[in-house]
Amino acid sequence: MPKKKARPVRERRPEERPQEILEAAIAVFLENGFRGTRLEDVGAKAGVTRGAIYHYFEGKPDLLVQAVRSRIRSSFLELEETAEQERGPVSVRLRLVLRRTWQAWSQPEWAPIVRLMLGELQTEFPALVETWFDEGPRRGWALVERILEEGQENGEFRRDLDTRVAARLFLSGLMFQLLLQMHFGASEEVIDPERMFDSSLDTFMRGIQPSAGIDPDEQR
Amino acid sequence: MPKKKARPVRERRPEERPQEILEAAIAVFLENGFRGTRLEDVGAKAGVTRGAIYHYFEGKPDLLVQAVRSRIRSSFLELEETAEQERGPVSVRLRLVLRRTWQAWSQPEWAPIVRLMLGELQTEFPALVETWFDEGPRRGWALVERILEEGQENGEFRRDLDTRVAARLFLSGLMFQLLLQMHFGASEEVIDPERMFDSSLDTFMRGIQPSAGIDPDEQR
Amino acid sequence: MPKKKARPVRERRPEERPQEILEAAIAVFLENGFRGTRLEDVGAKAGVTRGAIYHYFEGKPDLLVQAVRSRIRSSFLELEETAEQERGPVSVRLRLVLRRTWQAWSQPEWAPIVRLMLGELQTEFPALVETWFDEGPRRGWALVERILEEGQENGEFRRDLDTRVAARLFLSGLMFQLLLQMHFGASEEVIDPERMFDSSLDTFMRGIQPSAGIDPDEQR
Amino acid sequence: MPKKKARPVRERRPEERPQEILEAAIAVFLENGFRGTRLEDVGAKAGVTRGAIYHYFEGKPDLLVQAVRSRIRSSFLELEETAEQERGPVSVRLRLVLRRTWQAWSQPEWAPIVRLMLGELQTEFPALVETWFDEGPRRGWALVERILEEGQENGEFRRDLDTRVAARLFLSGLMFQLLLQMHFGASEEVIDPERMFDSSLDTFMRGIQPSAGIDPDEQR
DNA sequence: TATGAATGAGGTTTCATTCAT
DNA sequence: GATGAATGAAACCTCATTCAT
Repeated sequence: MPKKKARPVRERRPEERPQEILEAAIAVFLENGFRGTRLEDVGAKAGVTRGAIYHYFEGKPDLLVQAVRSRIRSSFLELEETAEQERGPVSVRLRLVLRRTWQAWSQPEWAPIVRLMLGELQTEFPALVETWFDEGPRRGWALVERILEEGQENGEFRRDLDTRVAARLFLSGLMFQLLLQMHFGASEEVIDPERMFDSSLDTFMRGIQPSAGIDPDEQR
Repeated sequence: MPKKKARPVRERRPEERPQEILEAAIAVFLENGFRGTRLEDVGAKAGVTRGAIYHYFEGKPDLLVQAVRSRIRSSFLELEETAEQERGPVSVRLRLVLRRTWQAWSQPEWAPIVRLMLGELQTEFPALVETWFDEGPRRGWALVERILEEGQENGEFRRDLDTRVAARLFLSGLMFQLLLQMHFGASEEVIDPERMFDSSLDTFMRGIQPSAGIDPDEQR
Repeated sequence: MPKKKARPVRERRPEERPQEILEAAIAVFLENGFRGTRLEDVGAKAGVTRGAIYHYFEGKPDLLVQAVRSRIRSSFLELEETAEQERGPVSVRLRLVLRRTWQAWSQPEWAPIVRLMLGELQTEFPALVETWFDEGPRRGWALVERILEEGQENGEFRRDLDTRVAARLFLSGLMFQLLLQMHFGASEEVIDPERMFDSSLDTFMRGIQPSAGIDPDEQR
Repeated sequence: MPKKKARPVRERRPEERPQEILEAAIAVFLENGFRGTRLEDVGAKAGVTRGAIYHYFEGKPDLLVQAVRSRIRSSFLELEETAEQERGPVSVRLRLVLRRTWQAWSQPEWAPIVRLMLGELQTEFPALVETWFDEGPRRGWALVERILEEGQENGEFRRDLDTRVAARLFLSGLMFQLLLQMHFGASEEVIDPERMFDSSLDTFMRGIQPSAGIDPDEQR
């Protein structure tokens, strides 16, 4: 039997309602997944009842789409601009971009998002996931790829490097490690993020250097 | 007037049924996730009714656990033995192990499994996922890590390499790329797997080589 | 062509609903037992759908417990007070109490309740049945027993009477007769309740009188 | 998944099967009631599988009916004959009959039978219950009633006794007390059966005696 | 005769969605 | 705008019954 709850002494802010609901929604969706989320829970978290959600959203799917959309801000936009403007050695720009990316992905919200995207949403909302993917990972890869190409052109990186593959593989490695650490961190000794990034970057940079002494192109 | 129902041919095949149901179950679970799967569908795919499933399994969770368990075969066991016995340069063994791993992960079933594990099961069946993780990824990392250490000892790889990080990052990169290609392959030009692996391995091997001419330890 | 469904008039009556559902529930439970009752039927009787029941109750067991609880009013409380205050011969008080009890148990609802309690609920909800038993029969016995003891003390009833047994046996006789009459009344000539009570009481009163002339204690 | 059980090294006695199943059935029905009993359980108890039951019985209802029928032996038949033949004071015969009845009802199986009859079966198999009632309680009442009448005729019992009511009430009292003691015995100090019977009988006998000194008929 | 595999009806429960207030 | 009562469509699960072996 439902409890009569004392009316909360809470500020009513009708204008901010939709946003509050979206915040609550994304939080709950990230925690429980799409199917695992009950509108009831979203409402509770947002401080409203289920019914209220339907004032602002069409239904559960709509709520999800909007909630996710509100989070798809190309975090790379700013980064891309920074990278364009930065002068100096390409390798410096590369390091900068990679470090910033690593930091962004280290945010606590990030791993759950990836999980949600690659998990349930993949089959149920492919278009949404595609959008997220375009604005996020794909864009990151493209940015790094461009930088690598630049490095190739000015001789900082080896000519025979497959920039497309290299960019993707390295970023994927970082991404997936973060994902797994977040999931399985409890069951093994966590590697310090700094150590992981620095060490990985070191290996990567060595791997894309021109061959010592001899230009690889001339090797052919 | 058409017959209302074609009398279903009731077959008794107690030997095969459980396995058939398990096969059907894993297929449907991989496609729709745990919550998204209706026992009805599993039954339909296996050619039985819902009720029959309960003849062999306790319920939906049990079915899932058993279905997943039947797929957790440590594919690394054989690989570990191979790696132990193989003589010759460590780098050759490394390449062998990585290539085999890459091939295993390229199986069509693999990506959906990862998706399921990291998606819904993560929160609902953590123990199961943990088991899978121990038998799969974690084992792969450990194997590669050992090989890297061996290479360090005999001088094939640089001494200052953080083997733990290196093993994990490279394998994660491969893994995640496969995962993404499988999901988003349709929306972009797919990179040829061979090219991806070869190119990635090339960069990685370069990254772990001792510094040309100078012993890395002495550089510091 | 007739309308497929007459659009049900959806009424919101949160105040009355729970009680209505409880009423419907007890009626159906008494008729069909716990297992034999479908929530569907309870809903139908209360004029709501199954879902609505879950709005107010946890589930079938909860519904039962609440429904039964709402009926366990100690009808003896008032009777006990009356008995305490009444002055005059103990035998008068005894007759009063027994008659009132007989009347209470003659209510049409009473027999089905006993049936339900001693039937299914006994094994499935022992605590509930125990509560009912404590508030009903046990309390009745205790009251009568006290009165009998009083009568012994002032010499109205014989000293060697086993009050505990006497109280229980007589009340049980009345109770069971009512139960059986209600069940099997159709198949035999029903005994007029008045006649039954008066005659029974007469025999009982004679049975508890002191032996004529001689004090029973001294008879031994 | 069903366990393969080792074939029990049990004597196969096809001729006794039906009886074994009936024995098992009544035991389980008495414990769990009709709805609460699964054929599976009956089979297990009888040492056969569900399917086998259908070789001998039409279905669950039939099984119940047969099981109950096999238990409805008029235990009063013998008692009636004994009562007829017995010479001597009527009160002696009465005591004999009542004591025997009390003993029969004290058998552990008796209370569960009453519970089952008055519980679920009442509504689902009224005819069956009616039969049981005719062969049991009703017959007992009739027997005692006849004896009481005889006693009236020869002056042993008072003339104004309502024998019909008296017989029923006293037997009902005994019956219900046994039923309740069996159910609620755990939660209160049990009254010794001997004490209960003797004391009850004593009170009853006193209640049916002719009024001291004066013949009640002459009072009018 | 007996097994136990397989069916399918029926019941409980959950929850997105609607809608009277 | 907001509530939460009420609906109804699934989905899970149980188990009497059927029937191939």
